[in-house]
Amino acid sequence: MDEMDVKGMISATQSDQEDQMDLRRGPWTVEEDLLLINYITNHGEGRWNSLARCAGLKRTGKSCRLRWLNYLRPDVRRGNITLEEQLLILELHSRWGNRWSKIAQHLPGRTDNEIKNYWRTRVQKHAKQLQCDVNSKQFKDTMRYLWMPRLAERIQAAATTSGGATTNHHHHHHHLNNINTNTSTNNNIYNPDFSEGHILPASTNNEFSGSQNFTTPENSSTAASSDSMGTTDQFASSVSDLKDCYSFQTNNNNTNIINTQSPHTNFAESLFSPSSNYFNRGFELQGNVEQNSMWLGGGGGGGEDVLENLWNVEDIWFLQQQLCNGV
DNA sequence: AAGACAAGCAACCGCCCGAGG
DNA sequence: ACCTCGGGCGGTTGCTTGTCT
Repeated sequence: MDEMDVKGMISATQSDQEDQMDLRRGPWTVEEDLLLINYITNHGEGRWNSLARCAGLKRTGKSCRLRWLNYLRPDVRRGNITLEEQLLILELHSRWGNRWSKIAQHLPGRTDNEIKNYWRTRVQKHAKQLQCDVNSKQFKDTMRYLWMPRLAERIQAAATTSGGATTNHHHHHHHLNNINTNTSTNNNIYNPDFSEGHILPASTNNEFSGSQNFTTPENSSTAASSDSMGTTDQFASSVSDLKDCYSFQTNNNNTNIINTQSPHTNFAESLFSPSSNYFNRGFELQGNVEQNSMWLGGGGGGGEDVLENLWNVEDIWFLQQQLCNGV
């Protein structure tokens, strides 16, 4: 049986069922929501197909499950994705790629659907502005070495000004407000945990000694693997250019601070730990900032929310100041 | 004021996997 | 071994809302 046959059988079965059962589709009504909530409150979740029937809902089990998990569940968090959550999403996506449910496990109350939507709308928008593929090497590098440090800086700034609180307006169910604000040491080693890559930057005595040489969309190779950086080889390839100018070195000892944690350990703490500090790493770039500005500003735009858009004039100015001051 | 366009997001779709019969 | 079913996942669609002209 080939794939077409299977597809045909599936769609026919589904449509038959929906015709027979006169199943509803599309947006949920308040009445449907109440039916679902009441039923689950009294009987619990699971066995969604029979649940849908017993609850008197003319919906597929899948539809009920989705509605419950993504919207009606009492512990679901809604509203703006906080800076901390954005940073986590970027970090986790660099590790796992489009494993939305896995990423969502580290953002309590957030659904995979919401994170996926965030990625597709916000992150991919930036890639579009930069006229490069979201999976391209330079976009990933830019995320890691510019966007994420900037996010971390903003988080820390907010934490500092508010006495350790975060920018989140909602009640935190998780532990993201436990942020290490130590920015004074020179011994911080930026330790981006690229999946199994175990890539560490050069040690402190030679770090970032080369000329800053961000690749541009124009001179980039076709490096963009559509996969996330899941293997050492893939990552090694993806950092090859940066390696030349930043003296990257691979860590062959399998030393991996983040990976040694349990899946449910607070990931944010790792991001701000002394040994993996985005804030201290982010603006240690040296060299020709004009190149950087050109390509950061390439997307044009402007006038957008500062918190939402890395690639605005203010940020570039800030970056330039950091570089001029030799930070 | 209104139409066009873009962005955001809820919901759906197809596929896959594992459990149980 | 095979089939069915429940459930989960990532990708996609299309509606709603906001912004621009």
